[in-house]
Amino acid sequence: MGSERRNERQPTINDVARVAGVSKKTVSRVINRSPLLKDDTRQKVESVIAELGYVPNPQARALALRRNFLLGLLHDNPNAQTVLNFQIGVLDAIRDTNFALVVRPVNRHSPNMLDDIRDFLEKQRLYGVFILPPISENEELAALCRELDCAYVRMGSTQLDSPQYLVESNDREIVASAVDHLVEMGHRRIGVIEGPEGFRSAFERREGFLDGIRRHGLEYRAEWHAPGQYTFDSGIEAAERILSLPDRPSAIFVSNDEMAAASMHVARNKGLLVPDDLSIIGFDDSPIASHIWPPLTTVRWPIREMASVAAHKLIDSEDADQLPSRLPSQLIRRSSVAPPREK
Amino acid sequence: MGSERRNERQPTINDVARVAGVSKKTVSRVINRSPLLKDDTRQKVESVIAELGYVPNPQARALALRRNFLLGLLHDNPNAQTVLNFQIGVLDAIRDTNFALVVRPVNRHSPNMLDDIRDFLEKQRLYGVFILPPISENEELAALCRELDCAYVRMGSTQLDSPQYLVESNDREIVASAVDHLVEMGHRRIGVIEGPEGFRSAFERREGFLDGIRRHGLEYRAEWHAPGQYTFDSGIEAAERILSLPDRPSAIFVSNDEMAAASMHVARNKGLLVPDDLSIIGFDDSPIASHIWPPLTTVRWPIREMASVAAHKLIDSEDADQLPSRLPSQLIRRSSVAPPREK
DNA sequence: CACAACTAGGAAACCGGTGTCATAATGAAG
DNA sequence: CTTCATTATGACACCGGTTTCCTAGTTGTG
Repeated sequence: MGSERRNERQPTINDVARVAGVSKKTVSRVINRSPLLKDDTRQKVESVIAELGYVPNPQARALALRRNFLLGLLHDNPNAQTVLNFQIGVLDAIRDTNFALVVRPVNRHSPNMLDDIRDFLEKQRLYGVFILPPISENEELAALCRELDCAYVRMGSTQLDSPQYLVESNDREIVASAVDHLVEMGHRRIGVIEGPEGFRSAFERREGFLDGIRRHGLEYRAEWHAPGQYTFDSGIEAAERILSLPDRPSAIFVSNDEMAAASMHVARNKGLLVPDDLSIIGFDDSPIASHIWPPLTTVRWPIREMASVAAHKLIDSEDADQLPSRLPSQLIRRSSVAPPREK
Repeated sequence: MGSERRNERQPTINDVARVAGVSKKTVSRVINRSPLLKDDTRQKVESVIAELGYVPNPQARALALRRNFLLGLLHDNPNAQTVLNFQIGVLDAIRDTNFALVVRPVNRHSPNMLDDIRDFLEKQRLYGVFILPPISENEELAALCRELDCAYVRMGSTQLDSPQYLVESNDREIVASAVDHLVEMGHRRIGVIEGPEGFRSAFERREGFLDGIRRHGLEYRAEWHAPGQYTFDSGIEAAERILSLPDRPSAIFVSNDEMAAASMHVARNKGLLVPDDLSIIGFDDSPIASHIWPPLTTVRWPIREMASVAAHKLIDSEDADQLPSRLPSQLIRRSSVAPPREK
């Protein structure tokens, strides 16, 4: 509740039509930029619109056009910064349109998730939805969108769908080039902390790591691989395992920043200096990456750009296939990588 | 785009009415739980609704009722986790309603912010908006909402508005009790890193700190106060200043977690052990608080509960004044506080 | 000048619900 | 069996736009 409801109601299209001395259809044509209007008619109507402060009622338009101007964001994302950046990216794309962004956090562990989403989509009749990882990997969800005739774009996971329904990044290549970076710095003994089984992103990152290892002919050592769950605690455990090895690696690639921060902590506890004794590369460029010491070298998804592209795919669906579907990530070089210390 | 548009259109209220052999008004009564219906009529209509899978069109309802079912979230918040938790809290409150949450990140440093918001509110005709700090302190914005006849609730800053338009926490008391906690642990020499001038939250936290100092008769030392900007870097600077003092405090209260993390880093660089040589209490319980070592004792806003209450204030505005406007924060005790080491 | 061909603009129906008010059905009282 | 009050239901206008289709006006052509 902001205030008492105003007495003077908002002007409607009829008011504009009456004042301008035209029919409401003509006003509608002005609003929708119909090319069939004479210039002086258009200008007359436009000046009346400005004078009355008329704003078209989106509900009425939505009703008449049989579609509304709402884009939905479905996510169950552990990384708040990513979600928020995504929202900002979408907003950049829709700022001067009539679209608005509706958010719907969901819980992928709930058995009702699909029913919840079905209910949401049926009620809101969204123009389209964005689906963020990890639920973007859920095929039932994509099928639900198709069934309910709701446009969708899935984010982040490779080759999940045809390009018009997908915006992804190049996880695999960028991780391989992160390995390149370590090799250029002189590292030959490189370990990895992986993401959880069953996550496409974890799979891509591991494959990228292996690509990097292979193309430099580096030694593959099973004990330098540790599984993680993308959580700080699991990172502690994984790093403990790798760094306790008598013959530990001089650098590790860690599949997300939280686990990288955990690794840094473990290293310090073991008296290892980062980056001198251990170089670390993370993934995500989450805020923690720049709030630990030394600041973490990491991979940044172009999440805002991806969001904007995804928004255009939903809105301008005719040229959806001409928009890029894959946007390159970037290696952010900070201070957690250095040449290995002579042994 | 998700799929080809389906040929069979969604059933409308007319379809339901025809199949059930009643008027559409009767169907409308069923949907709106009118008490004037005979039970068998209601059941007949309900079974037809279920059979056809009918879902009322929210745009049509919005048009007829002259209000839509969209709540807006206006924010320019540096803390992604807070914003996301707020979204989740709102969702908890609106899950079984027809409401949806529309987000609108804004930029408080942009000269166009108010115009942007005006445009947004006029276009979307929201049922109401949530305004998060720090822009909740902007009086022009509140005035704009009133002018546009848009319900609003301002979050977080004390006594900004009358209770029906406000949900806040007890920053001042909780900070004072954080000082209590330090005193109970044996600290008598306590410093503070403050938030930026002009932020109501920074003011409240400082006052709470001073309350705590005063009620225990502790020494007030100007050099143990350092200003910060709520950023990691400003925290580094402030902590450097305080911890370089020959006669430094044994504990500090830091007005947010980012600066607390920075302080921890500075302490370590100076060879100070946390918590043995220096106890630290932060504020926000942002993710970083549990991702640094030692985990940070900090203050947690009940942000999800606040969001739910705020949502109810917007939706059930008749009982808005019976809802609480102030929800208590909580001191989360982790490992960054210990008794001071004997000197 | 007569007759297309094309253009600009309007009338009325429609999108899918809800509000108002009239009326039919029901039940109680006389 | 009326009569009246009460309840349950329906007819119709309306919310504020868009679409369809039609008409009047304008221009070009032989």
